[in-house]
Amino acid sequence: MNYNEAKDKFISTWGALGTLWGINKAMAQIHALLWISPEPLSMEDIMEELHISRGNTSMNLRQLMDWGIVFKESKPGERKEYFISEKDVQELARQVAKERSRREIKPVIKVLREVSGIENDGSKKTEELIKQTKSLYELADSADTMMNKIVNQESNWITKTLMKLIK
Amino acid sequence: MNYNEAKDKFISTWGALGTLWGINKAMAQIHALLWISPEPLSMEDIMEELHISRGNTSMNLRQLMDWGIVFKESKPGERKEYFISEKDVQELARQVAKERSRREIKPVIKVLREVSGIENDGSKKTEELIKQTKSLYELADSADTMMNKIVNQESNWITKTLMKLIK
DNA sequence: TTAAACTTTCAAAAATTACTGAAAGTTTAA
DNA sequence: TTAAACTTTCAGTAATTTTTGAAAGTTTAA
Repeated sequence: MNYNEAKDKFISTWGALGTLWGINKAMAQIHALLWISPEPLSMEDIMEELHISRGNTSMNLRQLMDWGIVFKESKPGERKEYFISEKDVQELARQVAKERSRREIKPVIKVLREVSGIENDGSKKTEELIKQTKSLYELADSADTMMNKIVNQESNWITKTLMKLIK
Repeated sequence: MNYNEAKDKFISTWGALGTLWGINKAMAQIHALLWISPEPLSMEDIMEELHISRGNTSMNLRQLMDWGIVFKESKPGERKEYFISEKDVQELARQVAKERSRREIKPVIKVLREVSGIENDGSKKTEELIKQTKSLYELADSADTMMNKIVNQESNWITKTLMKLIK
């Protein structure tokens, strides 16, 4: 496997994984491209490499910046804007954990708390609803708390912790 | 919030969360419905409750069974088949972790190993590709190893471990 | 100011994914 | 066997999501 084959394989695999986890393909592929690029890339560079339109590129770069894993960089004396990705894998994981928690997990936890907190009228179905949503609430809440730990610790906490668990 | 409001809120929230994480809405909603149902439900029951077609119900029940989180149950003397969900939240988490690892993470890890293992020709871009895919490989591999630990431990290991980490 | 160089927005089109419903398939009781 | 009761499959349709491309917007240098 030569450089180009490896690059294409990485980009398309990352895109496919993104899709499976609810992240759109172009966004994941732009991230993959920037992740392995030693130099900042312009919008043109990205459009050309991935064969996607200007609009698509612009929108997905915005999203990646909203997620806090891609940044703008302007080269002195140049009008054009360049983009670089967060390069530290730990920081990437922190950032993704932080955003998914904030956008997706926290709102669900809120609903689970509300739902599991309804008045128990003693009927079988109400009891089951309360019991089952409560157990989900407890799992989601501890998982989320762990995610926040990750987010707020120093950058290599994840690896250290995973290592501890694995041993 | 009364029982019906709570039930509907839980089902639609669970469906929306599924969508965000790459799981189709009907599948997530069927799971939610069975999760809080004290009795096994027939296909008719599910169709009626969620307003979805027979075909859709059948296909998504099959997927839930493939994931190992929903089971068939036949009542003695009845022709109809009934469905129940795994009720233990720990077992649910184990099963989901196991399946996502097997279907999605393991194949990606394989690609990351291949890609990061290409010959280093000394060029800047090749060095960056190798460095960055290797760091992703290491993260994914320890995360996956942890997932397997979860899968292979006794059922309440997750909570215990999360608790340990949180303190 | 102006205009060139660039980015963003968004309505329309394309692509993908999910859903339906009827036909085919299966199982079971008699 | 047969036929009723049920489930699965799948081609066609619908809904959703993604992508395009051109117009509008912004920034900067002169």
